[in-house]
Amino acid sequence: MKLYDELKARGLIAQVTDEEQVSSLINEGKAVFYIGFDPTADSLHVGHFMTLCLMKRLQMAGNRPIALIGGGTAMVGDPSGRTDMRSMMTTDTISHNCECFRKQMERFIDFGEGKAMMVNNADWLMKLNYIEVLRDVGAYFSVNNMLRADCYKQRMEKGLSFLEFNYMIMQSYDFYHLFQHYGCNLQFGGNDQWSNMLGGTELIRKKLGKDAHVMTITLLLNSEGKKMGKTSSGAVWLDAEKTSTYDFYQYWRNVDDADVLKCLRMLTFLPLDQIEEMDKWEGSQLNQAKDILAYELTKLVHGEEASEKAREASRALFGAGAVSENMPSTTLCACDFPDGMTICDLMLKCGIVASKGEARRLVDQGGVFVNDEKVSSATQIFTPDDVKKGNFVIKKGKKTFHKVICE
RNA sequence: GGGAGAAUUCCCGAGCGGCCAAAGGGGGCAGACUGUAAAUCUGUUGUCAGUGACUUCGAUGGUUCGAAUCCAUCUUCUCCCA
Repeated sequence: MKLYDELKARGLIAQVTDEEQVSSLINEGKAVFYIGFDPTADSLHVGHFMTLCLMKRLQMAGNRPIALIGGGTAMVGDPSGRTDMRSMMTTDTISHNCECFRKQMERFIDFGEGKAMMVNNADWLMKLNYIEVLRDVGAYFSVNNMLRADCYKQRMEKGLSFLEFNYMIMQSYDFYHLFQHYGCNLQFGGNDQWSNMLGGTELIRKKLGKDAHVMTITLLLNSEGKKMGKTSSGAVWLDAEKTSTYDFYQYWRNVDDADVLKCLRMLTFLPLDQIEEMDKWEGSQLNQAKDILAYELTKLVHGEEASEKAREASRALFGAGAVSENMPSTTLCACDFPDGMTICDLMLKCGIVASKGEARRLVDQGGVFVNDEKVSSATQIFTPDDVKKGNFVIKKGKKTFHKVICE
């Protein structure tokens, strides 16, 4: 199966400007393509992961990726998909984030000589002169058309600042710049970027009379139509400091039945026929598929060893109730609580509840266990000796486990 | 430039000067049921301390015994006219 067909079969492709040209370009490994990442946080998240995988797939087929870090565009802020303005970031945060992105990407993509490159659009965007840009670039954009673009339409009610309105122009300029300097003829991005990306092809056509292409990736939505990779406490990050490998594993282990196969297709590198085989699974058998999904993804992001550990920890906890080395844990010093502390304090200390009140509620509702024994009173005290006695595992609800170690 | 209005807790959204930690919904969390799924039902959802105290209604001052509620100034946003 050719690369393009495989991407299609995996459900990754949302829209393309010219299917014939794009498919032959990437199938033959002739594409020089770019994907932009705006450094809005200090870690990449699951959404980026998908595009990174795509980058890798294309690289393996001989195409040349350009990872563009949006140090310049982040100064403006992309209004797409947002109902309000992003808070403006300081230059310091932006450059810090750029650095974090760079490190994470290097783990996925081979940036060796001639294989791939990484650029930062701050390098050219920051030097632009306002009047020049207006004349050279602005003249080619129709405000009428821009306003028709979906990403701006959504903002017509809530208001849109001129700053953000320019985002499309900046992004278009990026493509134009890369096209000229690196022969970049293709741009990929999330489907929400479609109109921004088309701006670039238009600009290249109007200014240079040449064709460039755009392909968007289906956004990873769950069966309810919401973006995946988000939890109530925020995004699922690729940085193990921000989302532990165990939590990362558990996120995928817990996806909806309805979403497992889609995730396997879109996110893993497993061969398609193997995935189709799993499509036949039903009912509780799907749990196996979830296990595979969680394992594969954790492996891709955090490496095989970490993934094994996360899987072990999870199996131990949910299976036999045994204690694993690898579950999240907190180490306390006996001197911190010589006389012991209440279960509420303990939980707070471990960071599994936000306040004592929450802990109290949980205990009252019967949702807290210590070593599989229900904690009946919020005032129950645990001493360093209790903790030292052996494995000390606090279970909050059904899925949150936390080990306490005392030294 | 002129005029009108808005800002409430994670989100949306009620809220006569005391009975307001603030209706209702969404979301979250927990319990029951399950397959670490979904759906459903129940409870819960500011913080700390067990009938109480403390901090919260865009910001800062003021009126008042008492302010989310009234007044002034400011900030941000929306709408209308030019």
